[in-house]
Amino acid sequence: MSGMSENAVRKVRDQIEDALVSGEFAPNGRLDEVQLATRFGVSRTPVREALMQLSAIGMIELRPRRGAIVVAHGPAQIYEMFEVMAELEGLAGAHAARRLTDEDRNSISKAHDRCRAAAEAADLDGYYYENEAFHVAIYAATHSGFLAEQCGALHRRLRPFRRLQLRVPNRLKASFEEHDRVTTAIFSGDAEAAKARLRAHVIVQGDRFGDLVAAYEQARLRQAV
Amino acid sequence: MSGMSENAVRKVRDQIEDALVSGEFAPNGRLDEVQLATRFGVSRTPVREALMQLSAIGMIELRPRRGAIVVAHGPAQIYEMFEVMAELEGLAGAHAARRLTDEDRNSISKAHDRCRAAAEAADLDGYYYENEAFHVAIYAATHSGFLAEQCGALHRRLRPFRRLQLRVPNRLKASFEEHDRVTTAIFSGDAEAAKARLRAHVIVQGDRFGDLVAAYEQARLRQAV
DNA sequence: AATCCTCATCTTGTATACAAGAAGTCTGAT
DNA sequence: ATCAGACTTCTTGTATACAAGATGAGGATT
Repeated sequence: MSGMSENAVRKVRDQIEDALVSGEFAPNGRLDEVQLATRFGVSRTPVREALMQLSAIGMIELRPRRGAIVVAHGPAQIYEMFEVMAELEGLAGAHAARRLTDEDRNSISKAHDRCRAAAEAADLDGYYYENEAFHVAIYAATHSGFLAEQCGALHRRLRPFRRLQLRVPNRLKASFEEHDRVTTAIFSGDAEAAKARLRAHVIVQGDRFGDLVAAYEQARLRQAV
Repeated sequence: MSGMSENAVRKVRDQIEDALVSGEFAPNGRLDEVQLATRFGVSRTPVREALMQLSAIGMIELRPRRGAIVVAHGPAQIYEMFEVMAELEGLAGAHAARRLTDEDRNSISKAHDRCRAAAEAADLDGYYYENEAFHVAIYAATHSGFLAEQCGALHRRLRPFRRLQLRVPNRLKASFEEHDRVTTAIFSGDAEAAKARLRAHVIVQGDRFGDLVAAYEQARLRQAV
């Protein structure tokens, strides 16, 4: 059965990614090609392609002749990732504030409203999703295709950890309030303020860092069973 | 002939990359898999893997069922890329200034000296190479594996354009003088200065932008023949 | 004559076969 | 009994075979 529907490799990649995010594939664990192939009902070829894509994203490590292993991110690595993300998001915010069009304002505003609804309903999964849309709307407002692309890639890479962050008590409400300040800054055209607000929103500092590490460890322990 | 030496795909990838950088494969041109396979004396499999890696880096576009085409970067796209690079390099410089160890200082200093030698000898290719080493030394000095990785990836992606930049008259000497200011700032532990110097060094603004666009167009025209 | 449909060919996407390196195991020697 | 070396097996890396979508040409119809 060849050329089944359109892209088997994408499907395999997404499924592996989900398994990684959900923690089914534990850090430092080996990923066997034939095992994955039989599991997803495809041959080794698309599996290998998917693994290479995941390796390019940095979710797994591909050692030559040694196979693929799930990379283990310690607290320091997680902090580093959010630090870089904060820098890029800050740049995106500054650009968005300067280059905002009516459409941009509209889409950001809509996404912000949906975040508000999810936050008030204490809908964790809903907020997780709408939060992504909010940030993507800001990326689009930069009118820099490359910056938007880079931000999107990093955003995606940090997805599993962001999901953890939201589990911290009261983080959801605090996140929305930060969104509000970000939106205000961007809409007022204040590039410097937008940059600062977004950096502060994204970076994981002080208490938030400890909270995230704790949530991460807890998730790992839960998985270890 | 299978499993020849160690990694055929890497060799193929580098060769395709070289052909892209040198302009042999013109923008918007199609890359035929079997053609590349016969040219490099391998099968289609490693060629496909190499193409996917290049697609992940952004050097080519892989349209489903339509093959690979060389992406065409306009002046605006090039500017956007250097803008993002400048932001990340600035962050790297700030970290390097704060976290510099004796080894870091040594490796940066050594790389800087080699840049000086190449600049004084007006050795374009030599400077091109040593310049990379200089920047990589700074990435290492950040002691942030993720930031270093991101900077390295972007640096690599911008390689072809940086090569063009150096062709601009006097750019080599100016570049070295900027390196000198960057080095001073980092060695003095002044994070803010290091960030500013590196941003200024990397970003392509004003005259330099025009120069780069001109060099780029010239290279494209030369290739069109 | 122009346009649309069909068919042939070309190219990509997937599967399978094959070869070589790596890791673990078993045996023999000290 | 322990350690070292060779062998076996397992897994990755590469090649080739096969299938399906896409493109282009040619013919038929309006």
